[in-house]
Amino acid sequence: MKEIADANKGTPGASPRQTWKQDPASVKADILKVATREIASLGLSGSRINVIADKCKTSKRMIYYYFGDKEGLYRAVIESAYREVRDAEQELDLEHLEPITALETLIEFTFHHHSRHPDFIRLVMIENIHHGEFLRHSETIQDLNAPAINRVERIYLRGVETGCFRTGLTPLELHWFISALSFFNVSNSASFSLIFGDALTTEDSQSMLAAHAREMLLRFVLTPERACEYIGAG
Amino acid sequence: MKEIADANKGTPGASPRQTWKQDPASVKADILKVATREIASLGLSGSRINVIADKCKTSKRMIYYYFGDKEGLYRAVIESAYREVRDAEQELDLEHLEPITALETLIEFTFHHHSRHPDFIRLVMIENIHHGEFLRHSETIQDLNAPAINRVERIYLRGVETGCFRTGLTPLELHWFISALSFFNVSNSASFSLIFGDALTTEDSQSMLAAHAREMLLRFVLTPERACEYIGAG
Amino acid sequence: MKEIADANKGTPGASPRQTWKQDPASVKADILKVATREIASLGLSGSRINVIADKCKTSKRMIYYYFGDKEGLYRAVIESAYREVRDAEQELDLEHLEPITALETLIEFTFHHHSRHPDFIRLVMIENIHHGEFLRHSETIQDLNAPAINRVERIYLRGVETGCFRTGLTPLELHWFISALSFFNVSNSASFSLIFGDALTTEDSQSMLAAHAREMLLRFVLTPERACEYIGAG
Amino acid sequence: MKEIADANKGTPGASPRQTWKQDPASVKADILKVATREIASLGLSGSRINVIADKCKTSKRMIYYYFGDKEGLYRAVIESAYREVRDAEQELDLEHLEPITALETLIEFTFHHHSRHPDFIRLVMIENIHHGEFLRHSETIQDLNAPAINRVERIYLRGVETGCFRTGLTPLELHWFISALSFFNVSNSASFSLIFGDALTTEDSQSMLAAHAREMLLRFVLTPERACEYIGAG
DNA sequence: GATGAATGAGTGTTCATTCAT
DNA sequence: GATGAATGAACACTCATTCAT
Repeated sequence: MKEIADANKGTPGASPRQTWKQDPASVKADILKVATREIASLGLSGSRINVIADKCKTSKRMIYYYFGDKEGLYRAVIESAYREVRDAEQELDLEHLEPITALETLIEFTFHHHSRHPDFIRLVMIENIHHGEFLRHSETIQDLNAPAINRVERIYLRGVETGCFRTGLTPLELHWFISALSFFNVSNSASFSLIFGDALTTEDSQSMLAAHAREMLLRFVLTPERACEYIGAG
Repeated sequence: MKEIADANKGTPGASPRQTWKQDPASVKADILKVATREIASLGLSGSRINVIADKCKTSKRMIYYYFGDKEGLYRAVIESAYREVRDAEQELDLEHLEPITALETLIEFTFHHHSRHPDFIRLVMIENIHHGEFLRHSETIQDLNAPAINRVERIYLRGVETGCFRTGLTPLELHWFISALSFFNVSNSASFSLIFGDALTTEDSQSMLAAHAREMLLRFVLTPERACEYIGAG
Repeated sequence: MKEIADANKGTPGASPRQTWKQDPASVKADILKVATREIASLGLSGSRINVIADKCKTSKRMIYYYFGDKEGLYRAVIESAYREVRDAEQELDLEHLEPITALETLIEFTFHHHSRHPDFIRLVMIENIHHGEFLRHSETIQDLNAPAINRVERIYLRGVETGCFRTGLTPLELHWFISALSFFNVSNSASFSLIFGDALTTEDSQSMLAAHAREMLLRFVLTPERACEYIGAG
Repeated sequence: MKEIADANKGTPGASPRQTWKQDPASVKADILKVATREIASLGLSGSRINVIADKCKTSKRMIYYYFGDKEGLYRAVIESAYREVRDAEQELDLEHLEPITALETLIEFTFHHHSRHPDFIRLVMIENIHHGEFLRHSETIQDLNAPAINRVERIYLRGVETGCFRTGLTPLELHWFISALSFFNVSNSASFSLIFGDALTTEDSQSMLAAHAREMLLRFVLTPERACEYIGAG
């Protein structure tokens, strides 16, 4: 059975190596970038160290030099992917918005943010396929993701205080719902399209899905009074 | 880096082959069952033809005889998985229920049905990791899944007719939402738990997630009037 | 630093493979023979699977097919070497000789037998370099070598009974002395010659060493009376 | 197959290098000491330059700086090992002892000295595994070891002169016998124990072996008259 | 004198697959 | 229909060694 990659003969020394030195940090960063793309695209056992090296115009040996082994490279890839995505999320300033608007903004942002980062989604899928065994050994991953929950928590608590959000929900659950609706849209795009057609992949449909997800979550999280108001207004 | 699979040392003649003949159909079914488990657990490139043969107490040659190659085996596995899951869904008789109850029932059922079939979820994830390239070549997969949409459609149309469901939604979108909330719960269980803890994996939490997903979707799909009613009642 | 072997490019498929089939047993036996020579000559990490395959006119893959891995091959090599050497020793029929002659014969035989099987000696050295870690996992190695002790034991007991051998010695110790004097002659031949010259490697010197070893052991094992007699006669 | 050495993952900058300078001579001596231990324990191709550098808390580059290459390091190791062992032997003052006692003392000493320096024994084994190719290129090794023969020679000649030792033997042969009985005890300890049990490794047994080796050599080297006397007295 | 970065050439090993019977 | 033997092509990984500074 043929793997997905084709042109990966990995003929050593065949690539026109650059003679001027690069600074090590950029070499390492380059490997990480290419590896992210390769692993996200082909999976962990589908991606080839050879191919990654060739595409970096470096040698296999350097990958082992910087990352120890394939597993180390993968671990670096997934940690950097989480970091990058969470960093980008940090830029959202929701504190000055009123709770309802803040939550709406967060949902819309998460939906589109996920769809703009399919590689990250795929890496998370791959990690789940591997039963999370690599994430399990990362010591920074919880800290890295804590802000995601905190963000939801601050909005939710403010919403409860101001009487617009119902009580009894947890930030974790809210994050779960937001993630589910945003993640599935990317993770299952291929199978969903193949089975049920492309109707939901158009730009308009995607906007609609985002809007509906937002509306759905709002209708759910608002107090009965505010929900009815919101539904009437919406 | 060590793959998860192990027992494939090429020691010839080591497996205790049975001497009495088995009927071919059962051999084939057995291969399919074992392959499903192996591929779902280890992924496509992670699973080993060798291991599958050994666990079936048959020879590699038989797998090639019945399925052509690994890709053929995988295709058979994923089709059979879809078939099995959709068949089980068929048993749900929602026609005699009023639309709201029918939709609630469908959501609850889907949520729990997915969580009872993690192997199926994993196979769909694997297929999406592979960009759906194998599903693409299946001729029966659309037909196999059409009933899933039809079921939603019938409920939705009845609900619109009786005036309890808002207009403007498509069965496809509703199916998408139901799937998203049910699929993510299984597919991302490993990474979510590792990052955010186990709070949502307890039996109670799972029931709550199912109930909230149901409530959320209902609040979304009902007409404003019925929604307010539902919210007040809920 | 260059390993000892030179011409081991191991270009796969370059060797003119024979088209007519060989029976598997002979292929396996051939691998074993070549591997014995290679490992005895170059050590365990010095020998190359590639080279062994090429010299057998078979493929690396077949070695793994029959022996699992390099360690398995080495284990097979060392067990077969012990077996072969001990088998050859079995042919010695010492039972009908009187104890003194029997012991003399055994010593002379062992000395020359070891020097005719330098590969075996080297394999034992290699195994000792590896702290005996592979022998440790062999289940047959004790049984294989038990006859060596038994042979000494029978001679010694008969000698004690007939009053020509002193009491208080153990067959194990006698075997140890015989082995030491025979083994060192081969194992340390290279370093001894390089440091102290070739004086002891000539055929005459070797015969003398054997004779002296025989005499030394006899003088040691005989009762005082018989020893004095023997010394006078010798 | 896993080599014994492990900690040589190319993780750069991982070793906690000391910042204060060391004097070159001590660095070189340290490398030599560590390399001796590593090579004696793991063999020439089993030991890793990397590991040696790490255990010295220096860099690989320093090893190349001081010793040229791995072969140079090995040559230094084996020469230093011979030197150390022979130096220790020098402390034995046998000249003032009468020949018989002197020979007995030498034998006992050699037996125990060898067993106290297993690393040296192993290095000699390793060198013999390599057919003595490195010793061959050492220019000092003969000079280094000449005293060992001279020592035996002086004893033997004095013994012949005083009429207690038989004529017709060579110092080289005597050295050979003493070495054989002392060397084998260490070199083949692992395999011998595994095959025949631990009976000869206890402290008592070792003393007995030494005593018997001494007795055996004496019975051999004495003139018939003195031998019978010795045997009766012993 | 000393160091981090870099490297070519291998090394054992594994995989899905096919052949001959 | 069924089996043990055989296989090519690649795979992750490692080693001693050298370069540029």
